Amino acid sequence: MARTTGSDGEKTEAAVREAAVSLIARFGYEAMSMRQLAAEVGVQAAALYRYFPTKEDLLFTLMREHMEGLNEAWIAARPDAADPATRLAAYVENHIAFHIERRPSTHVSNMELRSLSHDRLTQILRMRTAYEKELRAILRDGAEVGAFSIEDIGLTAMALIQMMTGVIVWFRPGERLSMAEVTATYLSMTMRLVGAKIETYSAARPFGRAKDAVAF
Amino acid sequence: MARTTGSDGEKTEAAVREAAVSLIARFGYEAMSMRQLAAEVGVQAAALYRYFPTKEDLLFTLMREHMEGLNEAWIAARPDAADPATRLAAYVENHIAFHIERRPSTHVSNMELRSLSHDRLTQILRMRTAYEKELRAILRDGAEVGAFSIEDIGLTAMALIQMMTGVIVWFRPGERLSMAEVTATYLSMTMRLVGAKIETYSAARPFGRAKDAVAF
DNA sequence: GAAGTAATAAAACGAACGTTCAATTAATTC
DNA sequence: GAATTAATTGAACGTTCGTTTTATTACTTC
Repeated sequence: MARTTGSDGEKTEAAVREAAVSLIARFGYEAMSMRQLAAEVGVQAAALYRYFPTKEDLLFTLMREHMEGLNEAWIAARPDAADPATRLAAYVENHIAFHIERRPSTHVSNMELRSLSHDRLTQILRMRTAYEKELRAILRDGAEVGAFSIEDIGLTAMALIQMMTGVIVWFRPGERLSMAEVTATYLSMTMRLVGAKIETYSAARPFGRAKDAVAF
Repeated sequence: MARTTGSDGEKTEAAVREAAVSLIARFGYEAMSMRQLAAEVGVQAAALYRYFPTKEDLLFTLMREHMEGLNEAWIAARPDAADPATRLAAYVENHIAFHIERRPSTHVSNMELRSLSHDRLTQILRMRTAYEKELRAILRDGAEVGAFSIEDIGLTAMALIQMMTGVIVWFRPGERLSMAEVTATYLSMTMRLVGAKIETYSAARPFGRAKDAVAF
């Protein structure tokens, strides 16, 4: 046997990426074998090496594209001229939406960092730092103009990101809460956490508030 | 060769546990080989099987003991008759202290769940749920008596736990912030997050407040 | 000091791993 | 329709994996 009828390099590569994200998210990078991945795609293991020279190259590609997507999504959503509270609300909304939409990919990028070589780990961490820096800038601006009340910028930024990213651990679409409700509640918690003074960000929010919501 | 001079089963087993926690936290369960673990202990791989029948048994033992320790630490620290804010403060302090003290062990318990069999995963998740239930009870009590202002008990509990556990990702003893400062800031963020009305919990706090702290 | 037990080493097992190579067929180009 | 390129298979390579077996030595008991 050899080339199969209807085979297409682009489609196969896309199928490999998709299957790899799913398998690594479920079983872990080390636990996923190239043969298992190939079987999921419907191909022999050797065929994978036409698209990715090594297993680690595959992992790195998935992670890099995830981080690029996150940064690009934020740049597209970022309201540059707005007040700190509005910018913070946009950051929270973008972060939660992106992570819920790409849960498997987020799992891969958060859990498999230790399987990267030193150089590639550095590259991914640089992209992550750039993204977090955007949040710190918002918090700093807000603290300076008195819109927020924050003890420690860096610590608050980390706490917020951990809190928001944690959504993917328990959130399942179609369960008790909708994504809009979850986002509204996280927005409310975020604003209280940073000691936001007034609800100046409300106008920018595309989501309705949960039924039992209270003012923060 | 065979039994070595000075060999002691109890000491070897303890050394195996300690080395396993360290190696799994650093490289991951799948990436750690039994030979690598044995070398770290200074023993041949076959010797490990005197203490743990399989690799997965070893992982499960580490996780179970970690979760038992977490629940026991909370039971010992829990102030039963206090008001919700004081109880919440105790929960936060215990959680952060425990996780900073046992960072490698926490990494293992949080990251390697997918390597457990279904039954054992269920056992560990049951213990985790019991621990989280304690937090939800505090939040519910506080909301009922009006000490807290919370939109969604379950969601707030998850957000708080994710936020607090995230400490182990970036905190390093001896760096910019001391553990007492970090704990004080997290306490402050927690109280604002749950909309605590007054600082009734202050008396129970063993830590000084950070220099640039502001009232929540 | 002999007998019994505890703790290990050394070697081997089959299976699975990531990866490579040569052969083969499908699609495209001229 | 011949030549070329794209896509894949099937088989194999050497290595490493978790685990088992057997033998050997250290310690304990009497």
